[in-house]
Amino acid sequence: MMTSELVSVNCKSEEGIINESKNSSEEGNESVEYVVVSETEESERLELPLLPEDCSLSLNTLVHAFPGAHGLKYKNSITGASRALLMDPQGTRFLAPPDGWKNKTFIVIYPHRGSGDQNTKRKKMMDECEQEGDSEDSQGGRGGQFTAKQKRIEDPSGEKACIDLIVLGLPFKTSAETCKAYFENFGEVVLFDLKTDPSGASKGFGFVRMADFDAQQRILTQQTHEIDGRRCQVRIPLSKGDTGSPIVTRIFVGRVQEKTTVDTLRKFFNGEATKIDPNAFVTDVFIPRPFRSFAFVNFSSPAVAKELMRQGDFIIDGSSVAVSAAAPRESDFSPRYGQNASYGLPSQGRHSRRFSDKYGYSPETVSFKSPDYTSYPYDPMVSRSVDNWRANTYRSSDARASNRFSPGYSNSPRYSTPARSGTSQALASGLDALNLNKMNVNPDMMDAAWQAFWSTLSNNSSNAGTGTPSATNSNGKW
DNA sequence: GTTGAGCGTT
Repeated sequence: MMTSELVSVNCKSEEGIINESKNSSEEGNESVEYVVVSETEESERLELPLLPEDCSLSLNTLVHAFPGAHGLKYKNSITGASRALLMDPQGTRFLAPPDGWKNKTFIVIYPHRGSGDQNTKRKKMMDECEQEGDSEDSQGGRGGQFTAKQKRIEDPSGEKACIDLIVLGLPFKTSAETCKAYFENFGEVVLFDLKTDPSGASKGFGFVRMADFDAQQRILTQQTHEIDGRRCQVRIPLSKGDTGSPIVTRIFVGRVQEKTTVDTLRKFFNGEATKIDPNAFVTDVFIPRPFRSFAFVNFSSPAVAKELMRQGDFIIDGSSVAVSAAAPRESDFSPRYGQNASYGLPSQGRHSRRFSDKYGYSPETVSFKSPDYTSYPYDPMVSRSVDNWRANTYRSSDARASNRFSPGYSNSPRYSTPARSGTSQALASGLDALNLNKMNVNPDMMDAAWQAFWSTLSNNSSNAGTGTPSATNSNGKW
């Protein structure tokens, strides 16, 4: 409250900002103010609008104008050095410099490169592509092309390894090279694989793989990308195969009080997230209704989610909540995980033991392969409300729901289900019988259903004989 | 040559 007043005072005191109301004298209230931003000292200067509410600059606005932009700097006329701009704790807005936005040209900061010229870099990359000639069609033998680079992304922990991201909605005429050039704005591109039909025509989607994990995350958290004039989406693939990500950005919060609001949770976990990683923030909070004493919180960073799960317990609204892994979805019922699968039951109610306590190993050793856990592309400036986010998830809930209830990846011979007494199969078919997987429901309601289901099991200690993986793992102790 | 939700001949 204090803060916004302060900011708004600062804002009003700005005088040198380019202000549209200068021409039309008295519409002052609704006027949009601009800052001058440029990619380099020499390149074209662009005026970007500030947010009317606090005269900060939205990262989204910047990124829209300069894809891949990471920060902003300006010359300090006294020291001659460049100064970086401060961002808000959520990392979504640039705050005004101490002496205001006026009379400055802000230079875009790109990650992992100096003040190198983007256009030069891009041109160089394009040239390389053309020179490659025979590999221009990325379908063709790209055997050893990027071996060195690919080595670099190998990460034994699996936590920060880059994965192929699917790029949807590409213009049909756009080439793989153009796509690749676009993603070069975010960092080093390991591969771009444009999917084509047998005639060679683009199918309008492709896969991009970055060398740098942070670049990947930046791409994912940017909801919309514009490539060749068309709006495209980049997501974690839902496809089969072992390109899946162990990235988990979601936590389960048990023992939530009924009075605790989404806003409270968001604020609290934003605070916790910032302690762990100053750039991290809450992307989504979901409290299933009717009230069931638990919630889900999504973070921009898997490391934060992981650390919070490790910490386990927090005090919110005066009582203790239990943070643990969100319940398993789809692939955790996959037979390929066998006996070592982690059927992480969320802490809840009187079963609120820490994950590691319950299972005798720490979450660090647990690797979910579950695209649904990852943060969906979202717009921090727009997708504030649960409704908006929910609308996003509805869009593809059919596919997600059906994936969730397909324990065996039945489409893929690789994952053909062994003939063991798969409770997962039973679960799936049971739910299938209820037609739950045909319902067009919010995946998080499905989560809630799963949570309820598993906690039913957990409340009934005599379930051990059913051959459930959970019983196997916990020796019947819940 | 058209189209516009989806998920990959590695």
